[in-house]
Amino acid sequence: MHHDHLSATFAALADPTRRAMLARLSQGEANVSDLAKPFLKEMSLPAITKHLKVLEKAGLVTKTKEAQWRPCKLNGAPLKDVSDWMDHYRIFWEESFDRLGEYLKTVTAQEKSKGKNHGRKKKNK
Amino acid sequence: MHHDHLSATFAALADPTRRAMLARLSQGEANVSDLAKPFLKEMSLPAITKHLKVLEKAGLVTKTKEAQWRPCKLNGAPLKDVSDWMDHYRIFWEESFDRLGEYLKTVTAQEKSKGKNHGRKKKNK
DNA sequence: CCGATAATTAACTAATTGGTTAATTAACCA
DNA sequence: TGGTTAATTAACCAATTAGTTAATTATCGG
Repeated sequence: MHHDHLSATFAALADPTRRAMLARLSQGEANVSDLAKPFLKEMSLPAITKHLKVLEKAGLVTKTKEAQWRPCKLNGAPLKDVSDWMDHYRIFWEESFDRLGEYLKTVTAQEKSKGKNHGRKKKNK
Repeated sequence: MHHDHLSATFAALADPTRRAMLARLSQGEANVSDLAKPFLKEMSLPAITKHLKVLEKAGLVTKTKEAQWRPCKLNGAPLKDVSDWMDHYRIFWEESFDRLGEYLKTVTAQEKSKGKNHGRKKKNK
């Protein structure tokens, strides 16, 4: 399976059911059956248990024990890692395309000055 | 497979090889073999082609055509959607836990006033 | 045209994912 | 004790993923 935490987190988020469960948990604690309720027309309870397990393994949800219930709560910590990863790419959608072009020109210039010349960007047209 | 764009994006990001390819592309355009180079000890070129296809389908990479080369460039647009999704959860890692506790108390209060009482948070101990 | 380079496609495989139904565990309550 | 509720586990299945090797396509350059 995934070996790094970030991959596990992204994978956990790559499912609309799981994201909806997180959305529900962002409103406060909920039991497994509470989390399942909106989906029981589309899928079974064990399916929800499995989704929940994915979220738990990614560290996004913490499940505790109260009698026969399992109150779940959202843990945002792994999302901090995602956010930090995203920060490196923010310039690729936030900045104006002009400034992005400038930025790219400077880094590719550095690249060339390090002597790397494969890829052969000659643009002979 | 995935039906929504956000899931496809998260899934594309849930692999360290693909994230490394994006990191490389954040430095500027690169051909397929440029992107492959760091990984050719661990995997074959067709494997890279496949990873690239996942990134393309998620809209994160745009591949063009220049002679026998395929210059690829990073497209950050889908990451904007990820960032917007993340914004709803920022409070769960950014704020102090005290204020998070406050926030949670208010939303669960709203929840209760809407008459929802399943989950039975009685805390009889 | 030929040979080399760049990349993709085809065909196959093993492991993982996302779901199912049926059975099981565990706690409460009357 | 027995019934009910909450949730998990087991066993299974189909589809997807992530990789492989071998063959193919396409373009350049002499």
